[in-house]
Amino acid sequence: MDPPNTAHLRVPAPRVLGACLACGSRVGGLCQALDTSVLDDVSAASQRFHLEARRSLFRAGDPAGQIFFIVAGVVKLYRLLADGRQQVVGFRFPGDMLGYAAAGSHGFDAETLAPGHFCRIERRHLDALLRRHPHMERRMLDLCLRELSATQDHLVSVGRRPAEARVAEFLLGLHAAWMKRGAPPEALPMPMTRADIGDFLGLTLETVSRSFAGFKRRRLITEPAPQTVRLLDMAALARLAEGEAEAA
Amino acid sequence: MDPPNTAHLRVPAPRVLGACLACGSRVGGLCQALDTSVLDDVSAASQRFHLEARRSLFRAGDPAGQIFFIVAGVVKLYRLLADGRQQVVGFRFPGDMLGYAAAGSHGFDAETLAPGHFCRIERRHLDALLRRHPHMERRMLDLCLRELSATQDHLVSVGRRPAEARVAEFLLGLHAAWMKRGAPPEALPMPMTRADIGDFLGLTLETVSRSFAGFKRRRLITEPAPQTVRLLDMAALARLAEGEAEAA
DNA sequence: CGGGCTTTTGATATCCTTCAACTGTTGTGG
DNA sequence: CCACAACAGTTGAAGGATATCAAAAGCCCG
Repeated sequence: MDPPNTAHLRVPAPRVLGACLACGSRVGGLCQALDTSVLDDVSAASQRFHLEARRSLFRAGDPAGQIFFIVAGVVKLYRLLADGRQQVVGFRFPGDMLGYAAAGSHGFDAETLAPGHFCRIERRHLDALLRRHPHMERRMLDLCLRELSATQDHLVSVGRRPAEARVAEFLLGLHAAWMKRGAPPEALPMPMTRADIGDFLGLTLETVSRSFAGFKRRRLITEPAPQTVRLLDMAALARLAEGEAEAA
Repeated sequence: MDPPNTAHLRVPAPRVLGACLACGSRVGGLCQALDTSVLDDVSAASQRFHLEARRSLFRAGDPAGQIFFIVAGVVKLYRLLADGRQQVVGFRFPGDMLGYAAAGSHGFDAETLAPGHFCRIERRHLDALLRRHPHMERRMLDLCLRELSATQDHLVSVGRRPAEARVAEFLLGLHAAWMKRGAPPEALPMPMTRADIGDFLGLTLETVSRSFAGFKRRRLITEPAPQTVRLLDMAALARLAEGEAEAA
């Protein structure tokens, strides 16, 4: 039932101090700075669950009463436009945290792309936790600042670069995301459809498909299995992403 | 020497408890939750200065040793691309804070658009302050989350909307920014050039110019003075921004 | 085997960019 | 005081990158 590569959709074993006992997640890097007493705190308040592909975790406008962590799986974050089209603001991977919003309600929809395991904690519990462990609040701020920077990067890509450069950048980003999580470089899980990628990059699915076709023809990538890519020439992709014309 | 509308580029008098003594700024809303002892802390560590238009506050890659607050003036935040083009990630207005970066260095360039007054504080002083007043760290997080949400909005605009919709959205955003600061709706300061706006919206300056021309012809806006706009039909602009065709 | 979904590929359309010329304004130095 | 350079803005014409429309092929699953 699961795609063949589910194993890589799972977060690797925590490397630093210990895991969230309830869900086994590194909790978006948050846990790395925590001692076991804090982890007990988290574990006590959190609960694990499973979800199929293409299920909603939460919707834009929903009261942001819960925070989610990805144990295994990939999630698409997107905003719906009036005409039904969508803009994907980001993809999230194992270990990532979702749904911590400033106002009382979520600013975007979150939907699973691959079946996976998730961990849920009440917002009020997390907030209480943050009050009890001030250095965690610091970590949250750092996390948010990094996310802001990533979104700005994305904005540059969408705003100023030609189609192939955007697709190349997406592939390099996917690679980086999986490398950080210890997935094998020769088969990166890519559970998103061409339409998802197009909605992420501000392109149509046809343009994305043509870019992939071009990359495959030029031996920059292959798709060894469904929902799987391998980057054959990262240097060339990087040059493309920067907007340079190709040498060869 | 200053443009005629400098007064509106200044932050209104603080409404809540008191101002940063050194710079008179509300410090991006941060001060609103602070008692006077904290304000003294801020004031002691900060210093004020003046800058002409088109001067750099800091550059991408610079060590982020200082945080800035805008007392009066408008600032453009942008990333430079390899080919010299730029993507503006945002504009900042009186009362806003700039330059609080996650990593050690700034992620973008900051440049004044209008001459103005600014306030500078050492990063280490602000961090010390945050440690001493934990509820301020909370405020910083909220600020960052809001900025993230705004950047995602912007991404939707740049990624999925036609040119006129983006320009309309920019104008409405400008209006909202100034309303929050008590500027007169009949003459919104707009110190950015068509090129700046284009770099913000992912358009060329010509396309921006044509959109403005179209809006003026249709009596949606006027430019009563240089670097000044007035929105005549916000409802129509809002409809345009949403991507609907016009009724009339 | 058939239905639905994703992907691919082709032909055409269109929005926006690019290139170019011209205007208006501002500041400056003769 | 005016000529002139520099810059912001406007407008037009042409071309191109990407969207749109369309059809067919591949794939999964019932």
